[in-house]
Amino acid sequence: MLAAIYTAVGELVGEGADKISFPVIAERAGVNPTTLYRRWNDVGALLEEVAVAALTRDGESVPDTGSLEQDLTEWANIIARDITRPLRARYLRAMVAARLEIVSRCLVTETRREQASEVVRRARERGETAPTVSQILDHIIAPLYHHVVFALPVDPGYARRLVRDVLAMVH
Amino acid sequence: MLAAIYTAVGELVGEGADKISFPVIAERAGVNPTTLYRRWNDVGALLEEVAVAALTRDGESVPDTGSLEQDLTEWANIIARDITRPLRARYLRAMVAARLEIVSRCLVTETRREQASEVVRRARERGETAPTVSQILDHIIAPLYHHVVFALPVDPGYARRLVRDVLAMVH
DNA sequence: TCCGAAAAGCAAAGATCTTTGCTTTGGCCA
DNA sequence: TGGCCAAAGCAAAGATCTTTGCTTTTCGGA
Repeated sequence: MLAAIYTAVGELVGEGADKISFPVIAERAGVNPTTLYRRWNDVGALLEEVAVAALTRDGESVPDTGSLEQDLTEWANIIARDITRPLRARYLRAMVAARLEIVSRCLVTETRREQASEVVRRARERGETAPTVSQILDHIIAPLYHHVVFALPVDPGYARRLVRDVLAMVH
Repeated sequence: MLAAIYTAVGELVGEGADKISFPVIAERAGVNPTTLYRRWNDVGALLEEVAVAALTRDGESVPDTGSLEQDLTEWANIIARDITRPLRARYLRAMVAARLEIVSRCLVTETRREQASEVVRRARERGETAPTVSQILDHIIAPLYHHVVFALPVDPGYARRLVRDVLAMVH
């Protein structure tokens, strides 16, 4: 039931469908439109719910190469490859489009924060000087997401450049 | 005619209207819905057009205080204050929501790039070591826009912190 | 097993959107 | 002035969405 709905939304977003409405989703999911109208206030709410579910699936493991620079670079590249995929990019845009007011929690950011903490923690244990978690979020994660959301091109060297900039801050 | 339409869209976006459709815009603007259907493919296209017009109105002058750090800080604060206004934030989100594929040009970014160039140019003329324009875009502008688009809180010290981080890169 | 509440389906009515052909208006230039 | 053309208006038909009351199903707990 719920799974069918999520799948339907995922397919529609993936196809870049121009009109994603409750009736359309319901038909694809094989459920009654009324069900959707009753459970979600509007399509945006459902969209965000599915987007968050898709974007926070933590199948990603944080690299552990023994070097902070390499960990960050690989991690940033994994993220870049992930969120530049058309489906993910559309999810991100659909998600922010549904934002109406300042949010107190952002699951995506929280996930990244935990991952960054892990990288930093390991680096410090090795005795490396590392940037703060906030610096990583502001200067690696934020620019990456910014580029994706604004549909600006993200070339392969971009993530590496961001990492080098951040490391330059603490040297 | 066009002005009335733009104004209507601006008002609706400003009010956070939940449903912004051609008929609704037309009524507010005092024009016939058919006119809108004929001129724009969909509401998103019109929305983006108005958003870009609103977001690139260059009424902003770039600070010239004689110090790079101060120029950057004031400039970043001006931007932060500007784009965190609810209307502007909604415009930004509406704009990115309308993005369907990688764009070759982004007026907002181009405007910021020019402003950053101006600040950097003046700093270098004074003999100060300055970050690159790209560094400023990636590490000051991008995080600010990222926060606004994702509806994350932007506190007053945030812009200042970003500036300090960027300056730390080149010292 | 039976009951009851919550969730899902159904159907119909009403609202809203979207398209279309045709008419009207408003400049622009010969 | 008159005619032309693009743009805007109008109205009607059809599609799509949204709401609502009611029925049916589902799924525990008694």
